[in-house]
Amino acid sequence: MNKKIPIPSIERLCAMYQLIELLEKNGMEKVSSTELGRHLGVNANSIRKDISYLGEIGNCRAGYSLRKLRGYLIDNLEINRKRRSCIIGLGRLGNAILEYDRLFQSGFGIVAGFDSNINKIETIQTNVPLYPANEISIIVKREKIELGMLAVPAHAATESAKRLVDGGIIGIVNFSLAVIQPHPGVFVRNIDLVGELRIVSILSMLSKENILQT
Amino acid sequence: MNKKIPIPSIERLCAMYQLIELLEKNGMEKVSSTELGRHLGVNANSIRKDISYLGEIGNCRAGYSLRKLRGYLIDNLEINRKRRSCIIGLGRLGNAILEYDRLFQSGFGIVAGFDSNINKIETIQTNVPLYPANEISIIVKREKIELGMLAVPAHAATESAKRLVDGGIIGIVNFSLAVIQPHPGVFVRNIDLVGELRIVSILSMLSKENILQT
DNA sequence: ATTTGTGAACCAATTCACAGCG
DNA sequence: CGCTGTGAATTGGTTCACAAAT
Repeated sequence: MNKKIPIPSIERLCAMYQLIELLEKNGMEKVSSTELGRHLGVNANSIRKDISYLGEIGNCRAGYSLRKLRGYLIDNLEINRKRRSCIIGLGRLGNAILEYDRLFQSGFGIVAGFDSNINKIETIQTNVPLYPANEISIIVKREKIELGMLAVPAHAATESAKRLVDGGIIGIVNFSLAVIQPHPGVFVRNIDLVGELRIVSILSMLSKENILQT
Repeated sequence: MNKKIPIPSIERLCAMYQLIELLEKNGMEKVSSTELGRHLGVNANSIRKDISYLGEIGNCRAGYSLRKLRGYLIDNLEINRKRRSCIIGLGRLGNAILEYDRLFQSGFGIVAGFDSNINKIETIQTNVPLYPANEISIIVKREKIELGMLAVPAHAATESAKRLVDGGIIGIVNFSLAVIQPHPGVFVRNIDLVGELRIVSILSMLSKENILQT
């Protein structure tokens, strides 16, 4: 790895990894930067630049070998590294995530679920062990859980995040409205459906008025 | 509105709107750029720049009036504009979204659900009318639906997106793995939980090796 | 005395354009 | 030739720093 990688490149490389798996499943062996770009909605220059952060791979005549490309992503980014995850909040969203099998297939299997409502812990049918929310720190530590998904109401998010951090988590995907205060060594990604709908809606409005950057 | 607004600014302004509602609910009336920045994990300069795209608002002594600030967001971005939405795919995630009441509170109420499995349409208990997937275009047009949420398996996503576009949708939030091909006037935002976990995981790894940009 | 609003300066990321290689 | 890899140029976004306002 020659240079520091910008975060947008990492995001694109993750999307590319997904795509590579799909193309390989379809029996393809080679792919050009142009093709990758078309699939990902990114221009070919960016694709090549992103890949170049991983070192030289391509065959100048025939494009990239999918197998090699995937190999580079694995070697450089440990992109398929398994990490144990947990879910905090077992409402509708939390339950949907709990049963989301792609997590296991991708190596991010959920090994614990938490909720402050003891009732839920006792009634939900699942193979994943469930615990009360006040045990988050202990269990995260004991079970060597590295990633947490937060699907709790906003008012509970800060406290839950704190417990995850105390337990030594390295990353949080936050579905709640609350903003998780930054903590060194803990990376947070926020997902907010309503926010996304607002953004799309505003982009549409602005594009019509032609006051949109880009 | 004086200038073109960068997309990252729009994203931050949406988060800010969320925060403003919360602060007002807590009885606050004024807020400074520093405070907003601290809550949102953004530096105060960015906050002021973002707000400045909406025109001059602040009182130099006392910061921003929350009421006025919200007003400007509404006037300039129509950030609280109501838009009818629909959900495609009524699996676990689709069902969780179907019952997500914040959508209604935020003005993005779901007015139709779709699934290719007729069984689901007949058995799911909900107030929202459900239709078979092949009626997407017709219903979107008839019900004047502007936003679509895609929660279908990857192999069905392209076809579903096409139907939404045919129906005249203006925005799609895509939870599936498939990449929705861009279409003029249709804005797409992708949400991929596994992708987010991968990103967090890679960021953590790279930060330790110090080969991360920023 | 603070806190905004904003041009200017800086930094990051994307795009260009072309050399190099099979 | 076609396609990659990459410095250079460009664009875009963030941060700085200070004038203006009260």
